[in-house]
Amino acid sequence: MASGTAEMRRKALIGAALREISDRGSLDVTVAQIAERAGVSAALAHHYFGGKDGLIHATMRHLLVEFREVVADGLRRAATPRERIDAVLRGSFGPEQFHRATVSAWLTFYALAQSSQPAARLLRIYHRRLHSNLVQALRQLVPAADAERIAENLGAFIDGVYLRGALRGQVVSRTAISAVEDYLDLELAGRK
Amino acid sequence: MASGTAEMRRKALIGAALREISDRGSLDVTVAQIAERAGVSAALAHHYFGGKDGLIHATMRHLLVEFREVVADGLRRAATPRERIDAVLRGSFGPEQFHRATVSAWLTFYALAQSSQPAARLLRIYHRRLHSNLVQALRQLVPAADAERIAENLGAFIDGVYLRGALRGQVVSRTAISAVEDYLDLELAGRK
DNA sequence: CAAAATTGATTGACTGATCAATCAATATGA
DNA sequence: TCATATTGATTGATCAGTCAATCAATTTTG
Repeated sequence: MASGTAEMRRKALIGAALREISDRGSLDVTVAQIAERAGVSAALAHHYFGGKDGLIHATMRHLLVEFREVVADGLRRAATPRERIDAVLRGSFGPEQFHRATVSAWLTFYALAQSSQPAARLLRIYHRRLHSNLVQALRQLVPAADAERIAENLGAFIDGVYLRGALRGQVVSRTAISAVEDYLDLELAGRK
Repeated sequence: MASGTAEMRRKALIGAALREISDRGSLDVTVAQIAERAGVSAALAHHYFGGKDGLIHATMRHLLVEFREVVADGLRRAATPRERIDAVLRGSFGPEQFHRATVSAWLTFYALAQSSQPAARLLRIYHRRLHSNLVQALRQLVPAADAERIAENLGAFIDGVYLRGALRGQVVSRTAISAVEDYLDLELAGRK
């Protein structure tokens, strides 16, 4: 077998890219810097990812995959609709999502999505998945139209909390998830 | 008098920077591109702003000033606490704020604030002002602790809606402001 | 008032630095 | 030995920033 070398290198480079982006707080990172962190030459990064764009894209993809897995994990454990929503929230606001490197990269990718079509596509996938997870659960609690609306609001709320956490350069506190849950309770209160 | 040439040039360059950032969707704009748009040489941009950073910073500042003026205008017209909150919301979600150029620049600045201390400082000013406007009004409607909490949530909500609008590359619809207002109504419902 | 001097605005040409990307050469392992 | 992994060196492009020179307007002076 072609050995796991290739996969190891890829992972190392993606991890290094993540840390480098986080440290510098922007996408103005050079392939050379990332490669040095990963302990390889810059040329190797090109070899494995075809170029800087490929490496950045793969890094973004990695973030998305991680997020999806955390949420999927939570959903598998959830029995009731409300538990499913909570699973999504816990996934969105889990400690992994608020590691400095992750949150910093995420925000940077938001900016990138404005100019990079592939980046925009990846973020659209994230949004759609988040939305559909929420809607699916909400539909069992409120009328369909409300489910759409509430899911949209929850998504915006989550993104906003993310943004503020990133700007303050600090991990978002536990009160953040409470805030979103309180909003949800507010929306659900008084119904059947 | 030295005529308003200097001020005119500054304004032209800031406007050009805004449009250029918006068109390219990122801060990867060259001084030469901006200057060409403004109809002057790149060297002149350096002359007036001391460098690229200065020009970008001035552009960001311009956005903030515009926003402050719109909100201040609305606040002047507001009589009741609720009207004051609505004024802030209308300012935050006014059509001017959602012109493609503005929203694009705003989002890009969010990313910039991670690596530029002056940029971060400007955004902190925006946040503080927004927060204090909201808290001031809310205090007259709910207990102080709740006022803080609700203002925080409203701020995150607003930022999140902004973010999503920017990512979709479209002007945020009127339903956006309704969504935030509905949340506010929800929080206020059932009180005195 | 007119010539001369001064100041500020503006530019084109240049430079030094930075990087992504390439490639030929070398090492490693099956 | 062949294929894959890996690198150092190099290239070509891109930019921000600098500078000396021009131009226009204003002020000073005789």
